[in-house]
Amino acid sequence: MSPAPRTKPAHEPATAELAVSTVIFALHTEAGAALPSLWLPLVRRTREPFQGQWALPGGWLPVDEELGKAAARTLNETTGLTPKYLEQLYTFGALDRSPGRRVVSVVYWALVQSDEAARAAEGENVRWFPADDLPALAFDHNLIVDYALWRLRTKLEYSRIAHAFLGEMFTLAQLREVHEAVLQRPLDPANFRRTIEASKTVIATDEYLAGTPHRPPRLYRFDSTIDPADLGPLGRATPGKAS
Amino acid sequence: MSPAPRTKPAHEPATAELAVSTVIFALHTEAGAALPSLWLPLVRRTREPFQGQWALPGGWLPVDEELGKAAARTLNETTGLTPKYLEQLYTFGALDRSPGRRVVSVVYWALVQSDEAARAAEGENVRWFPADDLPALAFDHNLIVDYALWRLRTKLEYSRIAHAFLGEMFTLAQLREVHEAVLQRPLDPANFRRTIEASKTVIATDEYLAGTPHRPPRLYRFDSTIDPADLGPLGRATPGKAS
DNA sequence: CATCTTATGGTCGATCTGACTTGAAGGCAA
DNA sequence: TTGCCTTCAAGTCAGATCGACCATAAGATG
Repeated sequence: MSPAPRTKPAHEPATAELAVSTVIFALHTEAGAALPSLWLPLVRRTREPFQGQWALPGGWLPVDEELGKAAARTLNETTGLTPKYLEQLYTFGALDRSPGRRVVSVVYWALVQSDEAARAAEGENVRWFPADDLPALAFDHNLIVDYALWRLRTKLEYSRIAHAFLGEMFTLAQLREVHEAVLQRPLDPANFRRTIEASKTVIATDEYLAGTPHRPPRLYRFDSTIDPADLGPLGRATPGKAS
Repeated sequence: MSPAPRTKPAHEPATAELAVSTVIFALHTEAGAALPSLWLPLVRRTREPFQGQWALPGGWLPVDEELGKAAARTLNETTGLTPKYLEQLYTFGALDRSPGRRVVSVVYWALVQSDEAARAAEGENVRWFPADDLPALAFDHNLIVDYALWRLRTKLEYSRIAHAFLGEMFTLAQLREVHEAVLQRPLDPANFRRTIEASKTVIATDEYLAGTPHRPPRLYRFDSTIDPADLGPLGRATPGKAS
């Protein structure tokens, strides 16, 4: 599902080939836009099949590398990013998803902090796209992104993953903005505050954000004793978990 | 992750090997037990590693077979079962999960109807176990079952998968019994009725179950226009979906 | 027919949610 | 300096939801 196959078999391989890819989300405020929205980095394919088209970052799975590690490594090699959150999404293995060969892709999804995403290199072969308005991608990657988007939006409501878009300290307005951007609808500030406080996932500090043209908002931090992901039995010491 | 590797490499393979396994759940009422509980069929390994230990049904992935099809086929070959529900669970790929080689397993989970499970063959090398009280299994299969159990219990609350344990027509008491068995706690009959009716997932027929020693309960059927799984974009025409 | 059991429908109060109001606390402009 | 503007933060209120519980219905059984 990516740039370079380890070997180039002249004949049909006797077994499926295993690749790892990652859907990476970051929030980005477009110039002129009021709200931030979800963007993701794609890499341009430099060889057949789908040469020249955009695709998810990824690569073949080395025999001696964990799945999550391979996802983190390949996405870092191509985009320079280091995600704050990384979770397995789904494994895609349809027979016809790669012309002429059988490739099974274990796909991860990742969230990166906004400022980290801003630092990320854009180049000839790496570019950010708005998640809701993508071109036709290589392979079945449009479907994969759709599914990742759906998972992100669904999971945001019952877990703490919004954390991954923010830094160490943040205001409730910033946290609300993350939710609004992902869910694509405005949330009542007062009700949002009440909900978050009831969830006990954030801790109020006694610091305030200064320099605003209005009343300074209190800064919060996340309660790090709470598992952000809600993976059940996989949440603890486990395989498949990113480094 | 299963009986027979296609080839027996004398040296370390150049790439990870791909297997498919399935966690199969059925409800079974133990003799003397009041409530039914979750059981699952395991197969005894007939060769190393873990020879003699119990493991999930599965097998190597053929190059020319869809993931879900391979799961359905291998579980049918070993247990004779045909599940009513089959969904991808997770892909396990830790380096040390199979001694001496790298195996990545795409694991599915399945639900079978109670009467189908009753017909299923038990034999020397296939036996049913209570899901909450398993022996030490081969590989990382205990972890896999734990995760599948967690997913089943979590998903039951927001989807319609309880359907898969029942036949075409059923009473609300039978549906409630499924929920009670999976969640392992009693549910108030009146409140359960109210919740189910509000969800609009079942359709009342004008037939009643006769022969009970009390007031005959009305029979219901599921609204087949509703997707039972809630898979988002993967819910429609998709890869990875079972046959 | 009296009694037993589950089915089915309804009440009551606690809790949750969304819409909205009110006062607080800064910066900013006249 | 003094209002005014904005957002912060706390509170109110009505409708929806949910669990605990009560009451009646409708069959079987002896």
